Amino acid sequence: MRLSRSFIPTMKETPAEAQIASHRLMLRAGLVRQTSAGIYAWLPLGYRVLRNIERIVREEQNAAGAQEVLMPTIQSAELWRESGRYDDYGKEMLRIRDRHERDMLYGPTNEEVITDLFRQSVYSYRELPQILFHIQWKFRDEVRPRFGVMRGREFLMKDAYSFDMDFAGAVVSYRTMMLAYMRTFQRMGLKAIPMEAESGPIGGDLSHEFIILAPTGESQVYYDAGFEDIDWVNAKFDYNAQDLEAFFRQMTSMYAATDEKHDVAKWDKVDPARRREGRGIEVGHIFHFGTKYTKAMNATVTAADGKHVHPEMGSYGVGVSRLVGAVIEASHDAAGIIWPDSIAPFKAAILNLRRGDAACDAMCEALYAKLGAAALYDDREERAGAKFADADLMGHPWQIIVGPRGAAAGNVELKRRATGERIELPPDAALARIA
RNA sequence: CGGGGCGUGGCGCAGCCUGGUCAGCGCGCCUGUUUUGGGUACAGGAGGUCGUGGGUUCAAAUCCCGCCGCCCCGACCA
Repeated sequence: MRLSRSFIPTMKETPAEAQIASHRLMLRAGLVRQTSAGIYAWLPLGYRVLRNIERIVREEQNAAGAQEVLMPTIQSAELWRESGRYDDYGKEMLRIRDRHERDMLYGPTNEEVITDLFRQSVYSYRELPQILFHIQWKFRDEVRPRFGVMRGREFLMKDAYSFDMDFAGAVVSYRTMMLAYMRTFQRMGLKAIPMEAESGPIGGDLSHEFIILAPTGESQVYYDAGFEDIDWVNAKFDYNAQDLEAFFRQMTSMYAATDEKHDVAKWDKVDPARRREGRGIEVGHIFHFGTKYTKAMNATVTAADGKHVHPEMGSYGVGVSRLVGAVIEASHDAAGIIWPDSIAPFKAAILNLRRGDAACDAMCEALYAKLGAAALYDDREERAGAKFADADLMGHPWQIIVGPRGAAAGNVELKRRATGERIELPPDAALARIA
């Protein structure tokens, strides 16, 4: 994309409403614009990041054997009356009435709809287990939206739902999602730590929240350094019951807790050299809640012995839009965002420091032709300083800097955003380095 | 939901208390010159129902009331 033709409105100054780093940077770098309290429009740069995060989440869900569906945003109140949550959910649920005076709602979550779909279509134990997921917009009418997309009212969420014949099966599904999550977050360049959690209004008895480390996180966390060392993406765990048990044992053998559930006695037993404290942001939450919904909504399957049983369920959420803000909280500096390669909107920016200079123009056009959609070409009539500042602000992993001095010598300068390291080299060598 | 604050060109703000050349400043934007490796400098220019409705007054951005919107602190949450 040519920056001169793009809709990427960057700002030098920060709108007054933005308090935290990620919100300020998302506004300044032109990723989003607020349309009303807790509701945002995603602009090209931000939308690219959102889709990249979504893509990784989707790939890992598929790899874990979950199947993607897409459920509606608008739901019927009837289903929620069946589960008993229509009255329980309170004002956070946005209630709507259609032209026939039917009570509808904008879905804050999808347990009812998925359970309804399941009971309509699945009748036999032979069809279990099933894990279904979708990535869809949710609405929760938060009393106090804040922190930009991190606590919006409308947000994009991946939610998955598992159905198993019994508790043992449900545990396997639960661990499957847990492993998928560790891989998902790692691929986004995040250190995520699962912590035991209260299961809250969804109900249930087994629950973990996934906290990523960021200096500006909302809650204080305590954890074993072991979590930092494990490479989950390449770990030799497969999605079978044995591997998952080993994985889960390893996961739960290390101490991890938010300040709410912090157990000083247990903490004292952790090797002091391995104790880590920090701030964290919740980006995912998984629950096992058994037959709460299958019983309330009478979803049954026939077991091998001919009896009708209520399947065991779990639900598994990832805050996709929240992750955009969370990644920035975890990865930025005074100059701007520092995108991890895997989710960056563009792999590289090409900075033409002297538009109109034949050598610079030719070199930039050649680079742009080769990189194509992976590059944002800054061909604006701006001063070098403005281009540097905007490139740093937008956080592209690489900057290919083309100036008259280097161009005359046949070189460009390659800058790594994360480290600030710059080297001068020929264009092809720069492309090879990036690829 | 309790407490606090704010709405003035695209962004950041001043002006309000003490109504009357107060509609202004910086950034951004447009034009020209200049500069050319970290947001250059100079000159000229465009752009505002002062959130909104009502009231007080000879006169309201300024005072009073209602409404709407947004933000912050706390409790709650992917």
